Amino acid sequence: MAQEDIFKKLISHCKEYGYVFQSSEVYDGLAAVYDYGQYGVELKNNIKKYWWDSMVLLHENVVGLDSAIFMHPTVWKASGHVDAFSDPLIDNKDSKKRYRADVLIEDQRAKFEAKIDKEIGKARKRFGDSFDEQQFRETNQRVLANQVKINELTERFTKALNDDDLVEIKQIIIDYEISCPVSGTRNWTDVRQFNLMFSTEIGSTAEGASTIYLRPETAQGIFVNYLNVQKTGRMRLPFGIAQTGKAFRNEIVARQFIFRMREFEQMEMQFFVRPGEEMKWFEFWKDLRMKWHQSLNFGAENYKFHNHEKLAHYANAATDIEFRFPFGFREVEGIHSRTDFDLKQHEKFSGRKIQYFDPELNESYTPYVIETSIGLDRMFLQVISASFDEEEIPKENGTKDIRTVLRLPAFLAPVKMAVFPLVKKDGLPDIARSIINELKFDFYCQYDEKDSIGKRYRRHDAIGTPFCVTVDHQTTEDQTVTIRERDSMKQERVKIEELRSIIREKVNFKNKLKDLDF
RNA sequence: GCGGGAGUAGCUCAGUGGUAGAGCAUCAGCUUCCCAAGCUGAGGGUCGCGGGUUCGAUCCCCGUUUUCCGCUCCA
Repeated sequence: MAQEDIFKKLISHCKEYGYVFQSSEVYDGLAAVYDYGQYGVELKNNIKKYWWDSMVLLHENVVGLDSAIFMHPTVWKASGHVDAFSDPLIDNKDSKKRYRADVLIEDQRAKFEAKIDKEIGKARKRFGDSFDEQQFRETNQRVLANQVKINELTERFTKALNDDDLVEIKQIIIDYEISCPVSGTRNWTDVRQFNLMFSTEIGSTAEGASTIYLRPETAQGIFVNYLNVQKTGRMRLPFGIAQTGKAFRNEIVARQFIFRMREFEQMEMQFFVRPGEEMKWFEFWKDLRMKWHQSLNFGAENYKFHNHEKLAHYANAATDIEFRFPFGFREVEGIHSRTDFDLKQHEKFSGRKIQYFDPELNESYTPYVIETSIGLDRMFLQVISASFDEEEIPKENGTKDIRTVLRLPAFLAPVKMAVFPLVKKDGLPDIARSIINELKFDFYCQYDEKDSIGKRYRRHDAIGTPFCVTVDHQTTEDQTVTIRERDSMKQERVKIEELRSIIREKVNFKNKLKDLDF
């Protein structure tokens, strides 16, 4: 089956079985926003817990944090998001290329300057040593004409930028006959401002209000709390701060189901290290994070590192862990060496000293930072797309049967155990209910007595329940039940009193990570 | 944002210029069954939304929105 078809089936399956719904669907939906349904929220929470426990519980030098989504506006000036996230963009309709409108205009200005330089170059050749560039610039007609154009252009452009006048910016592009470098045409769309940050107002009255942003990343909440955590937690380098939380980006093109959403959840850890040791720790986390992904047993061949050739301004090393989604290898997690850029910026903008006193070296310095940043929603998509399977089962009459099954790792599955009475009489439902009442404090259990037993198994296959327990007539005699494993469909007869320990053992993630020397 | 495909019941889809159908799913009852699709019955859709053409539009036209793919973009 084509990958595209698999993806479509997966999306349908997510909706049909209560994993993911489109946001505000009754109102036709809201683009690139999704809601997690009754099973989706369980899976998502389980993934989050798996990450949290792997980072915080298993590393004594990593602690948690939950910073607010609202932050002081200066945070985003310091981080560079305010400047870097708001470019006026324009498209050429013929070449379909997108440009920053300000860059197009700057290029045009550079062309005028190049013309002047050409004139000056020619004149210098002509006049030799006696050439006076200053005088030439002031008197030559062609140079002056171009200089006027430059001045006019600069003036208009500056004014338009200051006024946020996008219509004027487009008019400048039209007036100066700026054409697309690729198609050569001047068939432009309107200029649009794309600020990737959502903004809103804080304060009860309009006058006293000030613009604040919904955070476009969670990392800054950690950086501005670095000193608080380091001092109150008596943390010594190297140490990390982990946090999960929502982030918001007004993406121009947000697509591919929950892969790129406007509201999404990140799971991040910022690891503070001594300057000069960052590469060692970069390698350490790179390795460990890959192990974590592979602990899910989705196949090592479905993961790869993608090293960044072009680094962001704050980074001196960066790699992505990519997973093979139905639409190809895509980033799930980024491991970045962010240097001391962020802490230094906050030091600069806040005027506060944000450093670490190293008792071993007996000196203060700004720590370097290794970041591991993973998209929870992408992780969700990874888990569910790797688990989705349509298995062919040969039937006794020779035909084939399709079994739709989510092969979720047991410790991530929403429902851990379903309990069925084989028939709904002879007291079997009561026994099934009592088993659930006993175990519902330990894990999510569900009861089902509707339809044939086979149908009930299949229903739970479709939502990924790893274990189905069936109460039959033998149960009334010897207190045993059958436990049926989702993937193998094999059944085993066990004592009711053993159920808790059997399932507990199988839904514990400890065994996954112990083998990995995590 | 550009180009292309799609939008009819919870899901997958059929259908016609005269106000809608199937399979699965759901619910109730029968059946009492260890791997879906046995029997009987029921509920559920202003055919994505708005406008136009028409006596009449789910169907034709225009717009819009959502979604998938490609390009583009992506701290």
